[in-house]
Amino acid sequence: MTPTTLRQIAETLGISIPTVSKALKDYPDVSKKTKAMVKELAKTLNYKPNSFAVNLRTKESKTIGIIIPEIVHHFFSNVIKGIISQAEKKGYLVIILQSNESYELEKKQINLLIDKRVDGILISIANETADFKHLTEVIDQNKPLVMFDKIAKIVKCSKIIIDDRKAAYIATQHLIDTGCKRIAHFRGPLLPQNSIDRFLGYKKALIDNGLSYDPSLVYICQCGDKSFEEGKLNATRLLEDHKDVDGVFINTDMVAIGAITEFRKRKVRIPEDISIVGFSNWFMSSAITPSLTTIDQPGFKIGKRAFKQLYKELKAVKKEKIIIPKIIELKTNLIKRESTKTISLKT
Amino acid sequence: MTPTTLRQIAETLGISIPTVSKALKDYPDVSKKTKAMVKELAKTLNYKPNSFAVNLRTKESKTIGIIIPEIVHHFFSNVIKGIISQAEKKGYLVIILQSNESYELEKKQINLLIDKRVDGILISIANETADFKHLTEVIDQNKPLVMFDKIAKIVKCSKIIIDDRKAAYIATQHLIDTGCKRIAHFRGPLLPQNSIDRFLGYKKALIDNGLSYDPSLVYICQCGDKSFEEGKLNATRLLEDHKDVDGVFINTDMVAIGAITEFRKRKVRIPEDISIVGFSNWFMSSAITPSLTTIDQPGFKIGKRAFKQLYKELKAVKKEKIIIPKIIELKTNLIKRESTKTISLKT
DNA sequence: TTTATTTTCGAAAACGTTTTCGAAAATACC
DNA sequence: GGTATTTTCGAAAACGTTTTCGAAAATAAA
Repeated sequence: MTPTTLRQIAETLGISIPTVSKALKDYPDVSKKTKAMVKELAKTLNYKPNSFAVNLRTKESKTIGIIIPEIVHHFFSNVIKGIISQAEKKGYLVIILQSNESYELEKKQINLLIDKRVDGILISIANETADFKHLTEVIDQNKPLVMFDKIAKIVKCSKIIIDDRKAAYIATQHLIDTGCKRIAHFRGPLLPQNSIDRFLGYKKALIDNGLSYDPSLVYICQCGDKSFEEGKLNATRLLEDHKDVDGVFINTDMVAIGAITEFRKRKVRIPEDISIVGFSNWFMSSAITPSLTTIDQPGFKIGKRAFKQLYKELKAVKKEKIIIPKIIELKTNLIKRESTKTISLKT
Repeated sequence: MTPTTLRQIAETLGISIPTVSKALKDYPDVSKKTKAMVKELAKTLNYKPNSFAVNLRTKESKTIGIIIPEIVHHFFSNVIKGIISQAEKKGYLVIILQSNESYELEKKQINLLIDKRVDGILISIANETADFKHLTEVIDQNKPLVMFDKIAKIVKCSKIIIDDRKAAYIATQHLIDTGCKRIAHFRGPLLPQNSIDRFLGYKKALIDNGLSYDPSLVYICQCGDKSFEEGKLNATRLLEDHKDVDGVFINTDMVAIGAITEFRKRKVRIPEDISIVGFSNWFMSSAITPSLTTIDQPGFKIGKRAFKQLYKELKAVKKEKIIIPKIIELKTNLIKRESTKTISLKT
């Protein structure tokens, strides 16, 4: 009934526990005969090392923790998938926690993971989080911490990011290149770096192209579960406030899809009257009519790279080497679809 | 640098390790004075019990495992969210694995979790899984196992389910009640019980209402990442094969939304020409035009109940009581929206 | 056969906690 | 003051593994 232990194997075989342990792990100082003997019995008794004991002895759990703001989210669930897929290859299990965009919860969860003595932590921080002591403490304990997507620039750790500003710039430039003269922006919340950067990219593209930046053309959305509604609402407001707008760069695809829905309802033609570019390349973007031009944000790849980096650092710590934080920037792509005009060839 | 241990506290205070341990856990056989002393020092040294040692000693890890077929999935990510929310309240952490609908992977992952000695396992089985030895072995080891959504009736463990057959019956009945005479069905894959049950509910509703069941009206989809495309494809085929169909009951919202998109493109009016009922109540269902009548499948609640049941069983095992498997059936609701006609009041 | 070398093994310590149980110390009772 | 009771403590064992290191056994060299 109770799981087999080394002791049981040792006793039935009349040898010592260390020998059994070493036999199973192919130590060179065990004869082939005993190795064979031990391995066979281990197999028939279905021996599995007690991971609790192994953890205690080796001081590692082969487990990492992830904290993300929200699980029910296409981008984040893709990141998780990327992380898990990679972790599995290296024999790591993954504990997932969700901060609900709450700083307090995030702090509590960091402590939970530390208490559980996970080997490392991956985190995408909450919008609310402005104080980073809970994170620097992790680093000070020499426990690998890697941030992804929603990062804090000030924290000295590795980060997997995309260049939000550049991507936003490219998105806006595309609108300009396809003939838009007056471009609005539905931005995300004020705090997180992502939405700030996307906003800045938008602004810079305008200015670089000699278009004036008009703050009244910038609308804010929370980009939470009400994203779709926010898109509709902002679209409505935009039509009321600014009849002359002919392009919108939108912080998130889901908001963009809401906006498209509203525009179509109001008989605004896309892209003839208004062109739209989204952000994230949610799978519905290619499904709707018109399909949405957007920036592809590679969630799965971000997850994979995040784990890979963490893994490197786990190994470094094991060898008592110091960790050199690394900023890894993944490429994004502009995916041109039907919600923007095609560029006329310049002859 | 290294974490504080009981020994360190004991030595600096000149008392024994057990006393420190007991003081921190408020055992009655420790004087108030020493308790205060110990607790204070523990706090200043930021003592955190080494969970590896605790696990070894108590034989439990306060960790559970979940295996689901796919993480990037609105329903499942909601279930996960429900599980985690509940687990957190009871001090349990959650390890997540994804089987990719593969039986082999699922088996491997069950073993992984057992090897890690999680306290219990929650699982929604892969479509492929037809042999359940890996699951019964878990139960035989007296480790709590709770299945949800995609279950195996034959395995003797607790299950959190909805009545797919009944829900499908109600969905189909709604089509009939609103005037549909010839109703098609886009079903899911052949193996999983869910899609079988939904199909059976559909069929029974037809027969109970004196409508003939016509196998050629049943189309199969895989309901994977290509769901949207499958919906469009099946819609196209349906229009080609059967001009007289006036209602469709569809296995999954995402497929239904694909179908709606295709129907609209082909100027088929919904619900005037064809009424549609989906399944799952994905959040986009209320967003699209026309909004989709569907069956609400309460993912978050399923997750919560699944953990609650597992928790009960964890406690039972601890008290060496036997586990009595429980089948918990959660209610589903028909959510009437624009994709079906309103019922004319019968005078 | 003796000595030197290699092979094979196991005793012991360690990881950090929890719990039982007996003993010592302190207090209460007479 | 002596006995009985309560309070407070710590020794010891246990959880199951890993690793170091010295010793014994087997083999090789002389």
